[in-house]
Amino acid sequence: MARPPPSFKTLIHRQNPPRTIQNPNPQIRTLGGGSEEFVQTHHQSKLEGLTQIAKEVSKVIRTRPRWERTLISDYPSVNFLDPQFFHEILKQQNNAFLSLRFLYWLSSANHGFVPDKLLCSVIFDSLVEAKATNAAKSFLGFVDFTPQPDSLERYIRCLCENCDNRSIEEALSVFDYLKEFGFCPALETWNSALFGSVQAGKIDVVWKLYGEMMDNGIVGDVDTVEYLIQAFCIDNNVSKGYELLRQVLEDGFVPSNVAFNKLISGFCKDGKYSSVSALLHTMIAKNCRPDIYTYQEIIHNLCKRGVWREGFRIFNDLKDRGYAPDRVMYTTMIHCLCEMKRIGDARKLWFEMVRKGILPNEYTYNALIYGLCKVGYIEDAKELYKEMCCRGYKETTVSYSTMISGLCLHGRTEEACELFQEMDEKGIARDIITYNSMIQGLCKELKIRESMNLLDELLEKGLQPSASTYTSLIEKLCEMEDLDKAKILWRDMQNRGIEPAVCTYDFIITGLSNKGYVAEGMEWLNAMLKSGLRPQQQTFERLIQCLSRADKLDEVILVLDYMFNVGYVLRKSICQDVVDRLCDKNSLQTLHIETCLGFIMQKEITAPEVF
DNA sequence: TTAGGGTTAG
Repeated sequence: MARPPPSFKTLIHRQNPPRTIQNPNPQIRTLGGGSEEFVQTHHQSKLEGLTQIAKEVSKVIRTRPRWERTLISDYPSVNFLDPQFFHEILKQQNNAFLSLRFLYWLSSANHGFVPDKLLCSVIFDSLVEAKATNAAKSFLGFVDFTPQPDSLERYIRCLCENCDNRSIEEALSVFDYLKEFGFCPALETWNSALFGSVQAGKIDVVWKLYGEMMDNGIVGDVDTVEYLIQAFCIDNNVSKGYELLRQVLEDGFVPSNVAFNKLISGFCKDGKYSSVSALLHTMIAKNCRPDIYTYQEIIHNLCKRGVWREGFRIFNDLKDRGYAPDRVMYTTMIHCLCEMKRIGDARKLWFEMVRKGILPNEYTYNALIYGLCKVGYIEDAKELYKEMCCRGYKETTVSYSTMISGLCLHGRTEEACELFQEMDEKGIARDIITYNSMIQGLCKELKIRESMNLLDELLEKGLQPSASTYTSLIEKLCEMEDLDKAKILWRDMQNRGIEPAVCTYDFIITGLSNKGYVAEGMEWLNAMLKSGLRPQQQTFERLIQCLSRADKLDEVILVLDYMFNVGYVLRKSICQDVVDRLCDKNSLQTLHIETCLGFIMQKEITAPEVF
């Protein structure tokens, strides 16, 4: 994997060096030449005639839907295969798509037109200018033509603006093609490739590209720095990004708010609020006023970490200071209040937003629907869902999953099942969250077979299960003492490389204990502790109870020891149970019992009060 | 209206 560059000391120069690497590929260098010569060999009068007909034909192509069927019979005297005529059409049309359609028609088997390189070049450039990258790509596949490096650079930049993975892949492959032929793209193109890679989350590619930039003697600018800072943040290396920021600030360059906001967001995620504060001060000192995006990052992250009061305080404070929260900001705050079950406050914000003329969108609707479901106002949630649909917002995987999980949470599993079916009928994709919510709901009602069917179904569909997919299934199987099936699921999870939720161990240990398989329970407990996981107190207690009932006193002492080491204290009821059990034994074991009791008493005194 | 931000389980 490519590593981030070790130093940025010489990253920015005011003036970029000239592009010294020349294209050694004669094929690329000669493309597109000869147009002047071409034009000069024809008479002016012929040109005027062609122009007139091209005007008419262009109009036909523009306005008549099925012009392909009649064009030749309508203009029997026109030689459509004359390249010069096509050039005239291009001039008249000034529409890349129509020209391309005309070219495809002319080139089809019946007509057999072969466009010259100049024509290809004009069409390709106009497609790129119209940002029609898909058409440009299909055009390249259709003709035997390689655009000039400058055209390819524009194509790369256009592809990188698209921000989707396929475009970025294509851009990078064209980029590699240029480099292969020794052509060194301009800084603007390097930057757009960096931008595209950042957008696509391809951080390896960012470092690779940056390494190549340095190798080629290309010196970045403030945009380059911005993309590198973003790359560091995505790589969870926020402090390295901050270091880079400080370096360029020292050199007198100030990146845009985007870079600052990414760093702030990264520090918020890490809970490093002193760095957030320092960054806010730096922004103000550098005349970059923290904007709505800056505060939205802060509020969003505070709420995610459960510090909703502080988030709400900042939100209200911003309004007092004259910031106008927008729809996203309102949605973030409403969602956060919903998460905290502050449904009254969330509703107030909703109406405040509407009063200000900001219309809720699908995100806002889903956030409040989620909140209403969470507190059990299912009817209100349904009502709002209807309103959302009436307003023209489409039902989505998220909207359905929100309702399904809300219904399941409040025991209305049948209604959830109906919605689950409806999704299929309406062609709305179910994702792993939809399945997990439904599986949880069904498990709660002990409908294990239905849940297992859903697990099979999601696997068949090629969805990647998560730990939650298995958690409730294993929990219920253990509760129902079907330990064999629970263990099969456990192994299945492990084979798929899914890290089980910690509580899954607890369920299995408790299940084994309840079934009297205490030795195996001990094995699982040991495995759990060895992995540094913390069992729940009830897990220890249940195992201790079952061990003591099975007269396994040594193991009781061992588990008690583990439990105290983890930091739990022995509750009275369990203590009583164990002591009763010990005192029940015959006199031969008196000495041993005394030792045990002594051990318990001693630990009881020294164990920490609260954990 | 430069970019950059928001919704579903556990």
